[in-house]
Amino acid sequence: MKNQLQELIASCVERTYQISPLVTIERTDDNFGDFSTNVALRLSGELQEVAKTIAETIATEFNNSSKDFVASVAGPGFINIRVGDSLLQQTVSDIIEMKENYGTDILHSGKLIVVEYSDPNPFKVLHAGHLYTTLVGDTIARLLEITGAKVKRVNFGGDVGLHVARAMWGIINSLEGEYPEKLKDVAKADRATWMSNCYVQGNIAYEEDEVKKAEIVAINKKVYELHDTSDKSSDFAQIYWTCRQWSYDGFDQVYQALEVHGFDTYYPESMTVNIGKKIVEEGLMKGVFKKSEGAVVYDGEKDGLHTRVFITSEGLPTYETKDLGLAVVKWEDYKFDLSLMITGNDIIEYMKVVQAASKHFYPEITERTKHITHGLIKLPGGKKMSSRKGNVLLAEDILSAAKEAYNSQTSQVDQSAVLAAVKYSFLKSRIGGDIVYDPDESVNILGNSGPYLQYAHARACSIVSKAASLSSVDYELDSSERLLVRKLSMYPEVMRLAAAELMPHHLCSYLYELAQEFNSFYESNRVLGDSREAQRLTLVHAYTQVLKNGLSVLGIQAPEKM
RNA sequence: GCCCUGGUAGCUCAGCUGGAUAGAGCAGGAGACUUCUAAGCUCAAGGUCGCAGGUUCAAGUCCUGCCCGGGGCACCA
Repeated sequence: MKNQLQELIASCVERTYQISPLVTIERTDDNFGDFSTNVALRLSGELQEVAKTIAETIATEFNNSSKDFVASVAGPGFINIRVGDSLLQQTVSDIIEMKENYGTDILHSGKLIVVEYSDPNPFKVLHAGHLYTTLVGDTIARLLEITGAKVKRVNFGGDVGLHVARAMWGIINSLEGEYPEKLKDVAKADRATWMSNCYVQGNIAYEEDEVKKAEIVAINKKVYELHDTSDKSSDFAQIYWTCRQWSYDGFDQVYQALEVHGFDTYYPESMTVNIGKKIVEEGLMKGVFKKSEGAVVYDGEKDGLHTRVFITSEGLPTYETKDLGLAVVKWEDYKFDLSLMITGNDIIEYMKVVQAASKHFYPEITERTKHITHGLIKLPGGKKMSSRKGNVLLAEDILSAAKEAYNSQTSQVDQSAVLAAVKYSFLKSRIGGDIVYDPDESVNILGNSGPYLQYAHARACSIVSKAASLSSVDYELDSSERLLVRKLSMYPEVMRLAAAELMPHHLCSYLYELAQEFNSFYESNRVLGDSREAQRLTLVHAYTQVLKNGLSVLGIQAPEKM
């Protein structure tokens, strides 16, 4: 509708003034109309004419040529446009039938997009940051899909490297030697906790004991060798592969519990490391990389970036090199139109260096790659949330805090509402900056929360379920009906905006406003038994569909009863 | 020191490519209701948009400088 209007106005301007300026259409306050445009104000300088006069000329021309819209002039020269009721109703029925394609023509139609997110490291637990990335990535992937893209979800994790060595040290220490058969003694349910405890042990050993540190460094090399020689049978290898698998299984369990979409591909670093190394070695000869203090580095300073190490003086590749290899692997697997990586904002500068280096070898891949970042999760008032695993905030800490808060506020146990609370509170803020997660606020049914939206959906469903039948009747809209329809008609615009900017919070804001609009309607208008029942039922039905649809993009269930 | 981020109501946040009176929720205040889910609704109160300049018919939004918070600056990921 917005696009249609834009073209109409543009053609009016062209007819009257023989110029084709950029026409922008905005949603406007209901007191003014449904849409407004400031073309007249912008043209006033160029045309040497008072803006208001221009606005009136355009508005008159517009009204003569359009039946579905009515334009009027206000203020210094705004043109306000009101949409005719029948068109408005048509829009809503289009949304219900999913005819409106959310602007796929200009967005992602036919594109193959690879989205990388979550990225937990095997041998370690998921912390709060992983939870955040997972939920953001899950939603962005769905936004892309709904605007026409074919999406591949990929997950990248470090199954080699110092953190693995620390964990392996702890594991072997707990097993009192390289005895893979002893792993049977660890109960299935305890695996994640056990491994994370081993990691903590290894961590302490590395920090506090020089001898143990040396052992861990040796293990680090051993893990790389194990991959290079495809060792699956040695005692050390058996322990490694078994525990690595335990990690992946554990992650899958968390994803299932979170009700997020599964991943198409799981890229372990061991798969990308040699490819990355090859590139770096080649680059060293070409002069893209250089030797410095025994290490191979990329000098980013000439591009205003940092200098970073790609291969250490020990000869081991760093994360930089693995990421370089990952880009190639993704490309070979998918030949994508666009590749998104969603991570925390602490690696912005790091990623710029990797991208700068990558550009020397694969400019076409680099151009299609985009790094999206989010901030950290903080707790309100700087207070510490107790964690069993030390000072890091874990994903499970967040979930259990939400569960507890929900339970104490409602004295109910409702996993769907708890998930809704967590997801919505993470997604409602613009991604990029840090967010403050307050478990009490997230489950607060009284406010701008996931459970509020679920409830808003359920009570509308209750009306529909009590109705004898649904039949579409077009009366003229009364004022409160019109407000609801007007809000509903914005759905495609919001979806398009959120998908174009890759910003889920736009959708959150909209759904909340929509629910408020409905609740307000609900309070002052009877549906069942009213003389306008048929008309209103259609609207309520449309509302439940839009809300349910929007929530599903956010990964939130819309139960019909609560 | 350099680079990236952010600074909007007591708290947590929106504010789309500059537009008409800066919007929500929470907390605190007031109210309506014999009715389809009150986990709701209505009203009032709450703001030098970090500070100072500049550009513009118009600046929370763009430019410059400064102040404050967070992050990053080579062998960690």
